[in-house]
Amino acid sequence: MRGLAVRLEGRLIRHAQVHRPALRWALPPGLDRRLTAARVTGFRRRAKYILMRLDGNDTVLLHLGMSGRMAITEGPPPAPVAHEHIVLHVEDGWRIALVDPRRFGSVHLVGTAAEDEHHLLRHLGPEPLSDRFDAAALAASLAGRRTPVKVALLDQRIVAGLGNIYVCEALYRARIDPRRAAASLSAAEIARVVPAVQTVLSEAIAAGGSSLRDYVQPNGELGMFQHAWQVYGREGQPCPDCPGAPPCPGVVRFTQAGRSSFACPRLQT
DNA sequence: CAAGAATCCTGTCAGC
DNA sequence: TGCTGACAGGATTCTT
Repeated sequence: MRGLAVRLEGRLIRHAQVHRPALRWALPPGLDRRLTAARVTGFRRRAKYILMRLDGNDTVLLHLGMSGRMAITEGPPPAPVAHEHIVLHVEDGWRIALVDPRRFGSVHLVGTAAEDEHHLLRHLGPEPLSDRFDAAALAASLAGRRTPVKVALLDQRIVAGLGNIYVCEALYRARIDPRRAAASLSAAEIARVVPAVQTVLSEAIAAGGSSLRDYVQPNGELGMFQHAWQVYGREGQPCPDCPGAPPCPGVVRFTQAGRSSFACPRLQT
């Protein structure tokens, strides 16, 4: 969102092209006409949704899904890019394309005054970096739930914006086994989860932010946060926090709700 | 109601 | 080199 805001806030979209009728869901009819000649008045984020406000009281609700990205270039890209579904030509010559090979992303239009009433946003839980996400709120949301705590933290109604990587990393930092039933966590354990989530997200945002500085590079560099993973994607490797002797038994991987989980079998109990 | 499975789609990588 | 299957940062909808 910040990368888009730098190039779009206050600018006029000279021309917009929509190359596909649908991503995950049908795109709004006439989206290209609505975006063409629109001025972007501001940005906001809610959970994993980017909200781009246009003059005329419409807000574009954008989700990048699993494979979506915004390709930002000064003028046309040096070589054709596959899976460019929406292209915005900004008045100052910059070009912003929604690229999403798997097409799990989505775009909706919603009245600016009713953003949070949209069906995709209405049931979202608290923002994890806000003070509405605290141990008391999380305890209330986990109470009575027999689902694994990993699955509960992925539920956007409990806390909004955590994905698979960050849940794995947060539960490692909180020293909690992802397979534990949500309701089985003690108050002390829940009190560890909250700062673990916030630390992981803050570090990831800071590391991802470093990629925003070179987003103009034609090769589309990734963020840096993948180098900070302590358990995710590290099956069989020693975790970083186990004491040296005896050595860490190694990060284990297992499936929960169809997603890969990673954990240290010694530290996470 | 809750929980798990299936689903949408393409790209990448490991193994043969 | 080419084929196959597993798997991938998500979230809804269907089934059990």
